[in-house]
Amino acid sequence: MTTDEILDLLEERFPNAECELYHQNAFQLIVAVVLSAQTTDQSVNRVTPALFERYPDAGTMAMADVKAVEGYIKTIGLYHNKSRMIIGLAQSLMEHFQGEVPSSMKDLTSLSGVGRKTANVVRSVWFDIPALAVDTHVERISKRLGLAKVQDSVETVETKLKRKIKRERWNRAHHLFIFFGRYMCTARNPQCEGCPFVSFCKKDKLEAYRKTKG
DNA sequence: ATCCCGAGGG
DNA sequence: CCCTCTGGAT
Repeated sequence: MTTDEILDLLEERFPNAECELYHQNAFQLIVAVVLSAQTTDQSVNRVTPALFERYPDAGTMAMADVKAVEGYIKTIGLYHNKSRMIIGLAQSLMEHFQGEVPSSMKDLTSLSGVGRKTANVVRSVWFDIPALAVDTHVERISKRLGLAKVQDSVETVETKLKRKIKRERWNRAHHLFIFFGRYMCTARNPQCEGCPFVSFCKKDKLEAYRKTKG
């Protein structure tokens, strides 16, 4: 099956696949993505409305107290690091970018708490720049579908996906893989009945590899 | 017990 | 490469 055929099938099943993180501007999006590390979007969306009401932009967040921010995000895990990260993020936005979220990969990854994955999400979702953010879902789906090898690093997965998927489909592919991974091809109990990819799925191979600790 | 749209540091 | 940070859902 070609990658275009895979994407067409996913498009049929998940026509509404899109960013599910609550946000009303670029600053709120980048903060929400930073907060989403090792946490479900649902958990993030439970805390961000109150957080963004108190700190709606980089200017207010830059002056926030670490403990006060922790109080808003306590329930999403990694809260101490995340609190310091998003305040530092707001401070460097004020210091180097006039409070605006930049769009280049180099500028984005220079920000506190913003790695390659977060930068790719912001470029794709907010700036509509072709990007392929490889998170836990995209990595798992890519390996189960055989688009990457089980031992590949996330960087290698990104490189292979960009080579196999045409550029104009990168942004859709990202969200289609995430929705497929979140609602059907889940990590623990995937719904394999009715899945159009079972005939070539590498799920068992991936699990066997993970048990040998990769 | 394992996973969730990771990043930073060693 | 490795480890740590962390609570909630399943």
